[in-house]
Amino acid sequence: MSKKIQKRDAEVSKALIISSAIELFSQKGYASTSMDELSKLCGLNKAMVFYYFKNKKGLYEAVMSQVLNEIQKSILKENQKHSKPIDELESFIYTYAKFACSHPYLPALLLKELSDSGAIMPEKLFSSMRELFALFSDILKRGEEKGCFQDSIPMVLYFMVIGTLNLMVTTKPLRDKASQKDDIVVDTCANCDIDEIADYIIKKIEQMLKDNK
Amino acid sequence: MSKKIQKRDAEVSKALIISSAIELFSQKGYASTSMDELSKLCGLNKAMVFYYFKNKKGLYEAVMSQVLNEIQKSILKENQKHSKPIDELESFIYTYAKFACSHPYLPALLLKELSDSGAIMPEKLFSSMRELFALFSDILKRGEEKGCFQDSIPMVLYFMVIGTLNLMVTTKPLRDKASQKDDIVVDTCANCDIDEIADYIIKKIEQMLKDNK
DNA sequence: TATAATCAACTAAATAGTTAATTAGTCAGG
DNA sequence: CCTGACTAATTAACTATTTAGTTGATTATA
Repeated sequence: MSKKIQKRDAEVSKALIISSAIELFSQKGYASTSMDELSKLCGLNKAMVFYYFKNKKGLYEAVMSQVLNEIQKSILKENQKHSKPIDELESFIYTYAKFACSHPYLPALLLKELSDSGAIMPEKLFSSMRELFALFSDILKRGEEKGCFQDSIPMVLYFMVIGTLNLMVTTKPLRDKASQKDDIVVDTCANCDIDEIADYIIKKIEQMLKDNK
Repeated sequence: MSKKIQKRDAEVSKALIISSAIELFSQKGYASTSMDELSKLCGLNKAMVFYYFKNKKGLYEAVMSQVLNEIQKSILKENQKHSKPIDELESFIYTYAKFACSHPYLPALLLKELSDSGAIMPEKLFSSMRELFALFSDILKRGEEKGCFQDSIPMVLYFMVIGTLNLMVTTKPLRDKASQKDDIVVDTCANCDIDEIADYIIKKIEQMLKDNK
């Protein structure tokens, strides 16, 4: 019953702005997103954006912080259900894959951010990213101590996992388009679903971590 | 001696514009690169850019086509020195790694392009990218036929290789910064050089392609 | 009635692209 | 070896549009 069909509500307005901003920033990037277009999309006056988020950069920070928090929470929650490093690793990869697929703005935003070395990266976002990597890194380290993983360079493996997943998501339209061409014949996995891909990555990462004798 | 200290030369001017454009596009992205800034950087009048490249998009196409051609030529040239799939695969990864490291604009431009699903991707660039992947894919296929590779999904493996290498290059400054922090302790490979990384990736990719029994 | 939320209308700067004039190089004919 | 005409390269100054951000008034609500 509460909240008689939303009239004036700061929280609702803020959320509206953020969700529209997620859409635009992830599709067009930071620079190509105009505050006029954003205000039209969310149906509020442009001044509201500056009223709540001070300026464009402030809005971007709010967007990134929300998006990173979402994925971090998802992964941490799933992680707590497991205790063996190998299960944790699988859970990490699988959860990230699922999330990235159902929230495709995440890979788009992350890759954009990483491709210009955090030119506009706010400190908070930087911390979140390090925390996420720290968890991954820790899983591998504990696995090595227990003897179930060998020869890991966490940073490289991390990029193998999230780099690949992010690219598989963001390039979906391109891969579809490529599969329809017949001048160069390649299998671009246009019909693979995310579960297959995640399973394959999990299998291969585990194979990499086995003793290579 | 020739060319008495370069005065009026279309080719020189075009090259000047392109190399400045590579710098700006790769650092700031397409949208954030202004033609005024570009003209200042290359020391030519802004109208020259439009005289030679018609418009901003035309310049971008010229830039991307040159960059993609460079890497393609490098890889093809090295590829021809080998005949066994395993050597070809190593050569592909190693050459890409070396090139990406010495021409860091390539990873930046590529990741930006892939992160928005080719929103501004010209047809020619799309072809080049498919050709490069086709070579990689073909190496794996021939390897499988000969029995030296097993269980490959070329698209995923391709992104594992170039995704990881591109990210290792573009995130260098971020990884350096992270390694100086001590609130969250992680090894970000801040001191790894590209050869180590390439060797590790080669080793791991080969391990993945071994029979998993 | 006080305050928080909303808006229309504005500003100043930056932007991609244009135009018309001006150079500099080339090359044929004297 | 000039000269002048032709062309290609270059320029300054301009336009029209878009941009982030502001302001001061106006609502709604508690």
